[in-house]
Amino acid sequence: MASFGIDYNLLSKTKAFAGVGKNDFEALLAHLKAKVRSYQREETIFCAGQKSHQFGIVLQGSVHVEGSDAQGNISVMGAFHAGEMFGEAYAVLGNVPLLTSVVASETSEVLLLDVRQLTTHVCAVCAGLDRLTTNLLQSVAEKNVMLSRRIQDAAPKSIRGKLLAYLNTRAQMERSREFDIPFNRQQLADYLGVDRSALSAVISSLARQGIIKVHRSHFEML
Amino acid sequence: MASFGIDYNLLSKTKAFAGVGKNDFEALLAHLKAKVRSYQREETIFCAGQKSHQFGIVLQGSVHVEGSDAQGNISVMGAFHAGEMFGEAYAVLGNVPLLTSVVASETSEVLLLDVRQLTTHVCAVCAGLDRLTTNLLQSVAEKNVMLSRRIQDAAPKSIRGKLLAYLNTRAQMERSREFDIPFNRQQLADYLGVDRSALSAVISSLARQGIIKVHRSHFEML
DNA sequence: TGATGTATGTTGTAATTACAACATTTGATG
DNA sequence: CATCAAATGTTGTAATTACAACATACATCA
Repeated sequence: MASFGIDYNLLSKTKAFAGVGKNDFEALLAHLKAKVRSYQREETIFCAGQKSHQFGIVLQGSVHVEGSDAQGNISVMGAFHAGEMFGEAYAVLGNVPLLTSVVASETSEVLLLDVRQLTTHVCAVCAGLDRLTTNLLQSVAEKNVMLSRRIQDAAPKSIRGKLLAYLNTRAQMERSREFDIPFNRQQLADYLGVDRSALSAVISSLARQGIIKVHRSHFEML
Repeated sequence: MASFGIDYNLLSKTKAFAGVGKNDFEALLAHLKAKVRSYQREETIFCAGQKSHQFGIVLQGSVHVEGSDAQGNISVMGAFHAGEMFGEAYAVLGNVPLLTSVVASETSEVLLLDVRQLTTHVCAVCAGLDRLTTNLLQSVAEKNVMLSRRIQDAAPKSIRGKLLAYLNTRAQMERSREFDIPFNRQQLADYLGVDRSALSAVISSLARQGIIKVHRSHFEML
C-alpha cells in the first residue's frame, strides 16, 4: 500500500498528515506534487535568499536550519528529525526569500510538497470557511517570518551589529538605501533588546563615521 | 447590509476576510460566533497567562501587545490598527497560555471570532486538503509561539537575566523544578544570543550562589 | 585502560554596554 | 511666539560582556 514509495502508516503519524484518511491519501500526495528526495550530509535542501513553494517532511535522517550573519558566521537555529516538518511558513507565503538555509545533518530522505494547490481549490459548500482558514494560515506565516527576522536582527552581539543588521533588512524590504523606520528610538531599542541611550550613542557614532545618515526615523545607508 | 452591526465592505478589506464572498459573509460570522466589543484606553483584551480560542480584528482605534518580564517591566512588542488581526496563533492552538497581553491603546472596537469551528467542519469532497491546511496552520502557529518565547527569553539585558528567563520557562513547560534542556552550552548561548564562555561563567556563578543546581544539561531551580 | 577529540569551565583583559543624569531638539498647544 | 511635554542626544561611570587562551571534565573507541 505504498504511494510514491511512501508508507501511509509512516506519514499519517506526522503532524502534517494527522487525521488524513487513507482513502484521500494517494490523491492528496498527487495533488501536492509529492516528491521524495535523498540528500547527503551537508547537502542543502533549501537555500537562504531563495523562494520556495514547497515545504519538507523528514522521512529518514535529520536536517538542521542554518542562519548566517553579514560576516558569514554560521549558527544552527534548529533541527528537524523524522516525521517533522520544515519550511511551511515560507512555502505558504511563496514570495518571501528564506532567511535561513535547511541542510541535511546526515544522509536523509525528505518528502517535498507543493502548497500552491492548497489555496487554489474552491469547495462550493464551505468556501467561506476555507478561505478564512487559508487567510489565517497566511497571516500566521507572515508573523512567523517577522519574528524570525527580529531574532536575526537582534542576533549580533554588539549594538552596532544589531543596528546595521536591522537597517540592512529595512533597506532590502524598501529596495532603497533611503527609508523610514516604523519605530521611535525607544521602540527600536526594545526591538533590538538594548538600552535606548546606548542605541542613540551608537547611531550618532555611525553617522559621524559617515556610514549612515540619520534624522529621527529617516535613515540613509552610505 | 450590516450583519452583527458589521459592514461587509469594511471587513472584506481585512486580511482575514479577503476573498470571502458577500453571500457567505453573514453565515460565516454567525458560525464563528462573532462578537463586537468596545474597550476603553488601557483596557485589557487578552491577558498574558490565559488561554483563548478567540482572535481579534481591530474595527476602530488601535491595540498594542505588551510583554512583561519577571521584574514586572512592561514593554510594547507590537501594535495593531484598524483592519489588522491579532491573537490568531494562540486561538488556533487553544491550549497555550498567552505570552503577552493585548491592551487597547485608545477607545477601540474589536471583532472577536472563535476559531474552534474552523477545524470541526468536514467537507466530504476535499477532506484531505482541508485537513492538511488546518494541520499546517497548527504547525505554523506552534512555531510562532516558539519564536515568541525565544524573543522573550532573550529579552533581558544581562546574561543572568536571559538565562533565568529561559530556565523558568523550561521549568514551567516541564512542570518541575528539575529538568533537562535540549541544548548544549554552545546552542544555549546561540539561543540567548550571548557568548558561550561568558554563559558558562554565569551558570557557575548562579550555582555558587545556590540559585540553581547544574550538571551539564540537567538543571534544578532552588 | 589509555588515547583522543569534544564539550565545558576558568580566567584576564579590552571593549562595550547599561544606567543615570542631564542637555538639546522637536512638536504640539494655547 | 511662548510654554510645555515628549523624544532624542550626550556624557561619565560602574558593571557586564566578548574574546582569546587555556584547563579540566567527559565521552568514544581502539
